[in-house]
Amino acid sequence: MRIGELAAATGVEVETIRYYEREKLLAPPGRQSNGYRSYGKQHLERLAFIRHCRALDIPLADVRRLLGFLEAPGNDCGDIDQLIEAQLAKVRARLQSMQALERQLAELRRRCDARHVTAECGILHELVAAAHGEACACHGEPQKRGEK
Amino acid sequence: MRIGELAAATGVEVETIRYYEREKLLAPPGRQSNGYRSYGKQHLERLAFIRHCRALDIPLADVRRLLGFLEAPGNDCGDIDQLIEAQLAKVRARLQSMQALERQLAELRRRCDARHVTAECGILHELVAAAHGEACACHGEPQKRGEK
DNA sequence: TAAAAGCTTGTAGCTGCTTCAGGGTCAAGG
DNA sequence: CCTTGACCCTGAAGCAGCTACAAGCTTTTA
Repeated sequence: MRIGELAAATGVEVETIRYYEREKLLAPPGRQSNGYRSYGKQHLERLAFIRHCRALDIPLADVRRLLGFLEAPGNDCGDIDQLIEAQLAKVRARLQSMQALERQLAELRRRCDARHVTAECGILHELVAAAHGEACACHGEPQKRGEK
Repeated sequence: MRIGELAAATGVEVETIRYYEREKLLAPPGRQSNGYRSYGKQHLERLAFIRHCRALDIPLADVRRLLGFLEAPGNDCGDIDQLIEAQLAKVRARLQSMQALERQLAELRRRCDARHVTAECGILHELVAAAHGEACACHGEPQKRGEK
């Protein structure tokens, strides 16, 4: 299987596959006599696994760890459990702040009722006022995203 | 006001302030005789405005546009309206996929009931199975994030 | 007086890709 | 036989939005 075929089979772009190889997430494939990469079934499965993890928004570093667990059975399962738990917590935290964000934006939009000049735009006024420190859900919370 | 004071006043890191200046989001401040940056009230307000927009996850390019609107009153308010509308749509889309993600992870976690070796880890099994194409909410949807 | 804190500039690093430049390989059509 | 086009190769740079150096100033504090 050449790289383009693997790409078509998994829906992953060719460049991304090469990137994963560089990052040592995907084992280096065999090579044909002309230098083209040659993949087997195990590559396809591994790539699908990686993409599934990525769909769960698991960072590549953690995917690497999971792949390590796959490689070495007999390890403590608690580590995996913890990894997923942490990921869930991260997602939930982001979900929360995104919901707050949605409310904010919806409220902001409500302010604009077809006035015509920006000088009178409720949205802009609101943004300025909020920046001035009036009651506002965004300000005050220490960090919203990239919450470490 | 020196840069450190502005940073303390707004909760924005010093490096970030200098970055905004480089990116022309913040007007170049005056300088003291020793070369230190010297900020006034208008800088503080502008910075607060930027941070407020960022808290709403509005990209810097759009913040730049909003700042332009602030500068030039008399423009059509519809543009602002549209910008916020688009932002709201973006946030809602991400919210949706994040909710799906949360369900997935919660389900995944449920699989792990204190077994001890990774070889028998329900989570890992599940991830592998899902990657194989069994029924799975993550796969099948074209794109989850960076949905263009 | 000396260390610590704060400022300056410029540059590189982070994540997870994506894109580009500059080539080689191969099958089909004229 | 030659060209066109699709595919492949490597290596490097670019994206957002910061963050973190390095190397050298000034100012404040002990």
